[in-house]
Amino acid sequence: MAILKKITQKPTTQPSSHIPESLFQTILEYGSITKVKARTQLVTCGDEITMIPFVIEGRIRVFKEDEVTGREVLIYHVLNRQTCIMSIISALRNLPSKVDAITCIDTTLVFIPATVLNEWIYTKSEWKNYALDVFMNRYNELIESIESLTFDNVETRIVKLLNKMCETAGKTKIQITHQKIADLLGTTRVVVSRILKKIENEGQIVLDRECITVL
Amino acid sequence: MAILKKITQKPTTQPSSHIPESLFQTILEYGSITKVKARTQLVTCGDEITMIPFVIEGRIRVFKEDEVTGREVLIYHVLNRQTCIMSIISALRNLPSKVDAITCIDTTLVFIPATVLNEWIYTKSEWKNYALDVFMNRYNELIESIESLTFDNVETRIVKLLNKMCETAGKTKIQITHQKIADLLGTTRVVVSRILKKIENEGQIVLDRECITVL
DNA sequence: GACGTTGTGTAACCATTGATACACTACGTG
DNA sequence: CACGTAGTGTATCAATGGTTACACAACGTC
Repeated sequence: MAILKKITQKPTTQPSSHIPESLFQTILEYGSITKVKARTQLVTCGDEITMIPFVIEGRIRVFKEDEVTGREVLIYHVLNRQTCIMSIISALRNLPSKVDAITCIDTTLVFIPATVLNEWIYTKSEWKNYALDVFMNRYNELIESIESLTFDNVETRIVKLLNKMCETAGKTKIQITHQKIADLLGTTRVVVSRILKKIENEGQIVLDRECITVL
Repeated sequence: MAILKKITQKPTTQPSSHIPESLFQTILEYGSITKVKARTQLVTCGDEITMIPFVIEGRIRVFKEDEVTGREVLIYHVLNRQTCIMSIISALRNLPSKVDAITCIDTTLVFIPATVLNEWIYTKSEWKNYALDVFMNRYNELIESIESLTFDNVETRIVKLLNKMCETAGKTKIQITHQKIADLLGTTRVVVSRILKKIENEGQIVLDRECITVL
């Protein structure tokens, strides 16, 4: 796999944990399967959370939006067989959501009422272990985000993002717009375009409409 | 309580959870009390974690350091009757520490072997609940940090910090150096001095050696 | 093909932040 | 008091990043 030269260090976080098979079966038995179109807003900051989503197939982007500038920053993605930890926290604590959530692509998911999941987590040992597991993974992810936000400039963060996307996708050609990259990193489209062009001029990537190829 | 005018919004995070009395007693019975001087490095990035600290009285600063520039950024403080979530994660996962930890002041604490705590968490319901509770609080804290790092400029972050410190201390006179503020926020001393002076000129604070008074 | 929409390139400008350098003050210790 | 150290003030310069504005290309739709 091609890795942009600039970044030698490999990310240390393992991929966020999938739900164990037995628990997954419970979910399928209990909840009904829902199909949601791409770009559906599932949660808006301030919402009460009454249902916890489990993704069967698809992708949810959980992010923070700045009211003033409209800029966004990614908190995490919920991928196949994962759940959204912020929903669980909001539900268990009875707090309104602090984040927004939106489907990136067409997504199939199962909703479990928060009250039910709450009971599972506090009475069933394997659910509690699963919750702990998810928390630990997500916490580690956030620590890395904090580190990168504090010490890395935008160029470094873009390069890290591209490398990560290549790794996740298993290929070096990524389909994404500059605006989406800006939304993941908390910056603006112009800044992203400028930096991508610079990296292209250095011969490390090739740019095309909605497409970045890492060399 | 005086609040610097610039920031109208109140922080939304509740203080991180203290350990329940019954669990605290277990700790006191099990572990031996250790006294540690101020500015003792308890954990260095890369360390294996074999003992989990519980603070009886004092304060531990958990932070990330950038190897290149030497700049630091606060992850969280461990206060009275709290424990260090990163230690627990590292221990449960068998991963080396990603962070540094140092005592801010003379601190009394109890160390519990990670293996023991691990067993408690995975076999005893109230320990598991406590762990979940701690995770949720700390996770919410980190989300706020991410938001602030992404959208706030350094001045805003300094003001928020000052307000928070006033609130915690219950007074408007804070004893701290500019370098320490820089270390909490991930920036440098010169930047902090410059911005503090600006806020002083605006008549919102008064500066003195190792002392900031919020008006 | 005309049109609107989306995505990109780029210039110009400015505010913020970081780096370096140096002066000066307060403080503790011998 | 002489000295070293820690804390602060400040100037200067460079790099980075955010804003605005505008041009143009690719794409879909009528």
